[in-house]
Amino acid sequence: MRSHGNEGGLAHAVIRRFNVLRPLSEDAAAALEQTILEALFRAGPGEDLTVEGDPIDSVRIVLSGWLFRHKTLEDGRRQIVNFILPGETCDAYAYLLPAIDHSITTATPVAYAEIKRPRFEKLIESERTLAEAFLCETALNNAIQREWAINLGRRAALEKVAHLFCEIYERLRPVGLVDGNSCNFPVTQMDLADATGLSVVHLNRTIQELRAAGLITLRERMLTILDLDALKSAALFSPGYLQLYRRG
Amino acid sequence: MRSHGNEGGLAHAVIRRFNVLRPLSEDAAAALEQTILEALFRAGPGEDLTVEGDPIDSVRIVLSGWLFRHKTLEDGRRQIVNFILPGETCDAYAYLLPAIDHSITTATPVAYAEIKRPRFEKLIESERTLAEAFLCETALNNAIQREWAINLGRRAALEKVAHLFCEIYERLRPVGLVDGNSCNFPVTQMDLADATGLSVVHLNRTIQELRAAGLITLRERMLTILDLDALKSAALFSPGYLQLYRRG
DNA sequence: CCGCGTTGTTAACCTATGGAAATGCCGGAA
DNA sequence: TTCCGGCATTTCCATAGGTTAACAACGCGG
Repeated sequence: MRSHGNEGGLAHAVIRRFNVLRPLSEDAAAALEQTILEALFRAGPGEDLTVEGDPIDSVRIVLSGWLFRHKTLEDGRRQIVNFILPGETCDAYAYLLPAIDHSITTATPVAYAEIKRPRFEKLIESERTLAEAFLCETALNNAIQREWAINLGRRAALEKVAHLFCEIYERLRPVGLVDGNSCNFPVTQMDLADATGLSVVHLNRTIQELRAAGLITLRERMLTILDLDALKSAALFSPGYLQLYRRG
Repeated sequence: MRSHGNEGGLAHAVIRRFNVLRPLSEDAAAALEQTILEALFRAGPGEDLTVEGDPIDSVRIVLSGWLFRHKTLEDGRRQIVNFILPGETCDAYAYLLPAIDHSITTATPVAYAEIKRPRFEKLIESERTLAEAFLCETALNNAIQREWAINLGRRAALEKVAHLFCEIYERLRPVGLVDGNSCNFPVTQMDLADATGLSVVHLNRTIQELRAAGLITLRERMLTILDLDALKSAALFSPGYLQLYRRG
């Protein structure tokens, strides 16, 4: 994998992730990297990149930082429906629909590429494996969203939180953002509550419980998993849906 | 819209649905219909069309009948993560991932087209608007799945059930399966409970409540919405995410 | 005709989770 | 240094929804 120094480092997560999902040809990787570097943007924490109802005319790829997708009911109840982690793509092909159904907000400072639709379409037309990679990304997103449905609908509070921790950990791992048994976890308990469908108070109780059980440590925006097997088992976590391992 | 008699009737829902989502050229519609008619299958109620973990090598399009997507935890808790209604597509592009993350089971007798991957790829390569239509379908699926997340995570029981009724009703409407203020609703209360994340008992209580409020009638697998506005308002339902109305 | 399995309904009881509010902690602005 | 706002934590109480169990209605096979 060639390096372009600092800039090359930026596209690192994306390339690495795609290579797990759908191996890229040398040319495809180069074209992708080139396109990304031409379209760099940054945002601070707490910025809305898209708002429910917006029309979409570009594809965003996250190079570093965390974002979340969320929806809000008229009376203010909010659900975080997914996180977007480094290397992941917001909305490939979302420009085909008239308007987006949810908002996307940064949780941390974020670096991202914003590729305008014509540029994006040119890119995937010239490199078929890239088109397939983005399709994989979309299909995978769908699968993750379904797992969230069972998480929200059928798991108990402790299982929900444990499951979220497992999932994030396993999604960060392939892009090299797990260090030993720790990873960044830059979300407030309020966000965590909205992601698991719990109240803040009960979320806090649940985290205490996970701590008391010796499963995790969570402080200063850093998650440490003390016993991954036990955590997975407490979460009824099975990683198949993440499709992290290549066929064959 | 041309008719091919009975067989043309079979593809009717699909064409009609795509025309709302992403208008098809005359040629595209004809090619799609032709492909569908070459690959007809039928299944009885309660059959598993795909099972979690299966590799996928074809695309299925539902011509008539209901199916549902579901996932099950090790201990048997089940979540229905979505329904698949006439005119909708299972798994466009799912063949790009090594294995499917959920099961698909028929709720009623079903007629469907099962298009093998090479045939499907040939089809979408020859007709760009078809490729886009299937992409729309996938993106829309994603949006619906997100709405289910907020439904499961943040709505109260009555709101959940009301919301599900509204959604199904609005999804059936564009394919002509709504008759006045009624539609088929061929699912047991157990299924409904698994779709809303409730227990059967509480789901039953909730339905009684909706009946008592004069909002719906539900018997003999038939749903009648007595006051659509009131139901939508009770559900905090806003239909934007369904993208039922064309741009411009 | 009977018996059985599936589905819907109701009741009684219980617990996981929600809601409101107070407290503490910490870091940043002035 | 002090004040303030965001976040985490805890306590106390309320309740929506889960669990178990029993029963009725219905369809179906024998």
